[in-house]
Amino acid sequence: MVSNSSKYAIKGVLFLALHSNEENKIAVKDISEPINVPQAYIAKLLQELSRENIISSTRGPKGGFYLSEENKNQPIINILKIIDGEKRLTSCMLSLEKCNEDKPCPLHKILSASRKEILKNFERKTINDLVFDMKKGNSFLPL
Amino acid sequence: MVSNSSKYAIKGVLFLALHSNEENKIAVKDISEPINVPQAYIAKLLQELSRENIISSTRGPKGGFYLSEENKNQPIINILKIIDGEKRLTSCMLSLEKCNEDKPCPLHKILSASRKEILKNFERKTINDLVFDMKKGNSFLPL
DNA sequence: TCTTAAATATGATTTTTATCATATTATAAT
DNA sequence: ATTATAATATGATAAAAATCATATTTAAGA
Repeated sequence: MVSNSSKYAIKGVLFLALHSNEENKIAVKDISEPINVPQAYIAKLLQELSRENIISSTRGPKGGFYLSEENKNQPIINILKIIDGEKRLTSCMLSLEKCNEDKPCPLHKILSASRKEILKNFERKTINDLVFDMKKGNSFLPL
Repeated sequence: MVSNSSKYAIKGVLFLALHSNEENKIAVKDISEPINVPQAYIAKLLQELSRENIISSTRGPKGGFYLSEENKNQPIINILKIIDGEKRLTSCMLSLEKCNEDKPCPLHKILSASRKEILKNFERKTINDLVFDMKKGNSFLPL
């Protein structure tokens, strides 16, 4: 449902959301360790997100990755859409092409309500929402 | 969350649940096509399930795989546990080792209710439950 | 304008997952 | 007993995902 890469990407973005801004960019080498993701790997993911304007970056000295206010007000799902693609999130639990509301597979009914709920949350929760949670001490980003 | 292999396994088991019983076993070669899974692949999966007594089998002429009544009364989760292992189903959405109810990761709260719901359904819905659904025409197993 | 520090682009390697192939073993029917 | 047909065990290959490496480009600061 959510790939490793997406998980890493979310960790990276949340780290940036907490510690960066327009005036305080962060280089890859300073991100990978605290979020416990190999440097070259998170680099690739952040580059991809940057290319798609999910996050911001500038190169050269004093450069790095950061999140603009606009970036922070995006829903989490934007990250997943870029890294995993739309399909992965919404496809049938049995991967049946023909499965849909009208002709549901046997697992569809059991799972669709919960899956919709998850989707809805990814769609409406913004990066900022999660940051608030963490700042209030309601959630944590260890390792 | 659920691997391809598990999806295939579920399809195979549901097919057996619909079309087999003690007196009417089904050979791998007659399963793979209707469920649209490569023969050698579904063979391996069914062998694994059989070894763990999730499904039944006998070899030799007139042999094949089938589901005993006992087999049919198992919850779906038994299949997932064997093929994917317990961890895959329950591990944190960000794969943080340290994430738990007391110290939840930022996604934990958003998702845990839905994930618990999914788990619960896998735990209580039996193979027979799904078969009933299909027989009543409420769900379908195409491809 | 030169140097340095950063992202970017690209592609190679490794690991995991998915897929395929086959020799062996068991069992029913002749 | 012999034969044919099925699962079983085992391992090989292929594809995809994860990970690593590096040459190129951009921008800041001296």
